[in-house]
Amino acid sequence: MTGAPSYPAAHARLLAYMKAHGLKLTRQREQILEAFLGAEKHVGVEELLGLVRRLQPGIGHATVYRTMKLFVDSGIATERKFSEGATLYEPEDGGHHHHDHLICTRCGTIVEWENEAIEELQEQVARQHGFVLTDHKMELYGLCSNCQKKA
Amino acid sequence: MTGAPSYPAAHARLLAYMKAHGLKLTRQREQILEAFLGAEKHVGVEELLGLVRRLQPGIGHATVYRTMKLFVDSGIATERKFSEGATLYEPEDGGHHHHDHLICTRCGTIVEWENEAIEELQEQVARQHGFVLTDHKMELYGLCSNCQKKA
DNA sequence: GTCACTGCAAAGCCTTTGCACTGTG
DNA sequence: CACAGTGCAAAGGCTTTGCAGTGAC
Repeated sequence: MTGAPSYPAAHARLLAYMKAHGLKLTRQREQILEAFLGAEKHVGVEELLGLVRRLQPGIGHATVYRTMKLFVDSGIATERKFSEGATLYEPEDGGHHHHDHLICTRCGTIVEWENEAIEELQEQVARQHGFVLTDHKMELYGLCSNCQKKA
Repeated sequence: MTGAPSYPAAHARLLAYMKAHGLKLTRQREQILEAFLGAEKHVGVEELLGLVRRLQPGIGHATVYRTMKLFVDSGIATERKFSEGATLYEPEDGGHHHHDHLICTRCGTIVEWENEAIEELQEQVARQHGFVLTDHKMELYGLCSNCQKKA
C-alpha cells in the first residue's frame, strides 16, 4: 500500500467523472476500486465487501452497492446479471470492444469471448425488426472440458 | 367455459407429468394453465395472478409460483429472467426450435426471433473453448421503431 | 382415508433508502 | 464549512417456505 493507485487509468477516469459531477473521492471508494480491479474476475457485492473489509473492517453493504453503481455510471465497471442469484460486476476496459460469456453450469467457470460475426448478425436481426440496438447480453451455458471428463 | 381444455396438447403433457410423479390436477392448476397459455406472450407471476383471480378470486401468490415451477419442470413453460425485475414465463411449444429476444428498453415490447447462423457461430465459439453447449440466452436491447419516433 | 395442494403470513434473498454523523474539497 | 458520502438499520421487490386446513385420488 503505497498510496499510489495501482490502476492509474481507471483511477483517472473515476476522478474525471467525479469532478464533472461534483462528487468526492473517499477512502472507501479508492479501496473498493482497488479491490474490484484487483479481483480480475467477476465479483459480487458480498465478495467485494469481504475483500475491502480486510482493509476497512467497518465498511457497509450500502457503500459497496452505491459505489459499484457509481463505477458503472463512470464507465469503469459493467453490471452482469447471470441466471442465478446476485449481480456480478466486471471491469470495463477503456477500449469498447464488447464481449460475452461462456459459463460452465457445473463448476461455474466463466470464460469471456467475442465474435465480430455474431455482433453483425445481431445488428441485422434488430434492423429487420425495426429496432436500433443499444445493448445486448449473450450467455452460453455448457460444460467446460474439465467437467466433461468428470461427468 | 366448457370444462374441456383449450390447449389439449399442453394439458396432456401436464397430466402425464403429474401422473408420473404422483401429483394431482387441481382446479387452480388448470386455471393457471389456461390463463398462462391464453396470454400468448411473456407473463409474470403478478399478471398471471390477476388473470386467474377473475375466475378464482381467492388464489394466492404461492400457488402461482409453485405451479409455474411445476410447468417448467413438466416442459410446458420456460422461465426467462430479463435484465429488469421479475421472472417472466413463456410457453414451451413441443417443437424445440430455440428462439431469443429483442427487447425495447422504452416500452418493454418483446419480439421473438431466431437465427440459425448465430446458433452455429455460438457452437463454434463453445467448441473453441472446449465447451459442450447445453443452453444459451441472448437478449438484444434497443428501441423499437415506435419509440424511436417518440424519442 | 391419505397425502398432495392451497392460502395465508412470515421469512429469505438481494438491493435500496432514510437518517444522523463524518469527512472531503 | 457546505454538502456529498458513510454506516446502520429499516424497508422494498420478488420469491420461497411453514403450517393448518382442504380436496383429489
